[in-house]
Amino acid sequence: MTQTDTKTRILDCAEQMFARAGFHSTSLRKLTQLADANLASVNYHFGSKEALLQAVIERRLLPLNKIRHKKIEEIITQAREQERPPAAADLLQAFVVPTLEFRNSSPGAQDFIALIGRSLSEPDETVRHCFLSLALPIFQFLFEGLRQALPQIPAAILLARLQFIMGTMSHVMCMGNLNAFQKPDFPEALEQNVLMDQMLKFIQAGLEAPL
Amino acid sequence: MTQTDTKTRILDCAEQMFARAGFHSTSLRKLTQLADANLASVNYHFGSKEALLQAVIERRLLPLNKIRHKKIEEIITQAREQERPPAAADLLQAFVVPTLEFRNSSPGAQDFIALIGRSLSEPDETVRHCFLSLALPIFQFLFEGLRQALPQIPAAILLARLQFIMGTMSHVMCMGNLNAFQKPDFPEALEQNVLMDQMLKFIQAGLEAPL
DNA sequence: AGTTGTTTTAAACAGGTGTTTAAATAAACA
DNA sequence: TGTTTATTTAAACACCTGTTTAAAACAACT
Repeated sequence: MTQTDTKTRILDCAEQMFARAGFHSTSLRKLTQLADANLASVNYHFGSKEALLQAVIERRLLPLNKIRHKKIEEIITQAREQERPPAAADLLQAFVVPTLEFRNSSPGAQDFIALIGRSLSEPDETVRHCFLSLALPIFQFLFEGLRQALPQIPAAILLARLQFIMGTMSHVMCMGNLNAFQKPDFPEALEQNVLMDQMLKFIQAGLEAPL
Repeated sequence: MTQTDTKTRILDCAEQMFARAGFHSTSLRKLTQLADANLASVNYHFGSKEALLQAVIERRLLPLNKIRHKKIEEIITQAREQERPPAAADLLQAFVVPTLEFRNSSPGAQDFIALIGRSLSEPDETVRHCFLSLALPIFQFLFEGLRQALPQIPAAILLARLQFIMGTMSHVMCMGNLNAFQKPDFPEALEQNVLMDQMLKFIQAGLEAPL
């Protein structure tokens, strides 16, 4: 087989189009045309448009979540061995850095990160639920780690701060370095690495803000 | 006239449905049915569905932005009179607090805030551009104030931090106190006022994070 | 080569979309 | 009051949507 098979060709195009134009604004006709496949092939290979979205998200998110889980676990066990609570900054890095590395790993991954960045604030139940059901376990695991790291912060407040962090992250991830405020006299956008470094500093400071 | 006129009835329903289901997922047939108006009345009164969205956003955002502009201006002139730079925390409050007060002013306003909270990360050009064109001036004005407040922070980094803040805000504003992570053993969501207070502390700490 | 199972194809299906039209109604003003 | 403007209405327009069907093409294997 000289080229990629239909199923992954559809997955790749769906990832790109869902991320850039949105799930509902992407029609199966435009999608299959771009993927050089027949209209019916989506329903043949995936069952429905919604199931295609699920497949798009699962393909990348399951492996990514495994890495994030492992990294967080490492931080926690390492702290336990040294009989000290884990550092909040380390836990945040264990969650964020794999996401960024993954994002830079391929062009499709970048679209994917934008897609899940948007999923958190998606008005449509379909998309949001599809993403949340896969993302909840890792959020919970991170939260448990942060509880150990910052026991002086009440649980409800810590949870709120974790949500603020998710808001910042999802915003940065779907905007990328594409500056929304771009205006002639405005400073130029930061380089990708610097931007991510700044984001980490921002959310670390916010997480440990005085009560 | 015993009840509100058709035009504002359509605006009210559009605000609610655009916020809760999204712009593209809201059909004019469902919308006019809920508004107890004829299908053609949207095109008669507003010209098109897109122009209706514009009207929905303008109706609330123009007055809100006037208030925000005035509050920020007060902080700046007050600081100038005392021959000191404005405090970053004051500027942030001047921007955020009117938004929250406005949000609590009416049920429709709450939907509206969710709508513009989502607009920032909207995949569709139509919605995003419609919102951004109205919001950019106030963002710029706030940015100029923050430049005076925090001259030690390079402009590009300050701009990035302002974007992080917008990410946090827009996330909180479309989620409200509706906790996305809701799970049996998770702490209960904070009360609205407490949540907003925490958000302010979070973004203030992030804004002034060490370089 | 012939058969079996998988994949692709074009066409049709049933229903939804925003928008336009022209006639009917209501409101405003003389 | 009659006349003119503003609004409402039902119907049709042209097009797009996800999904299904049955026939065709391809693949693999005995």
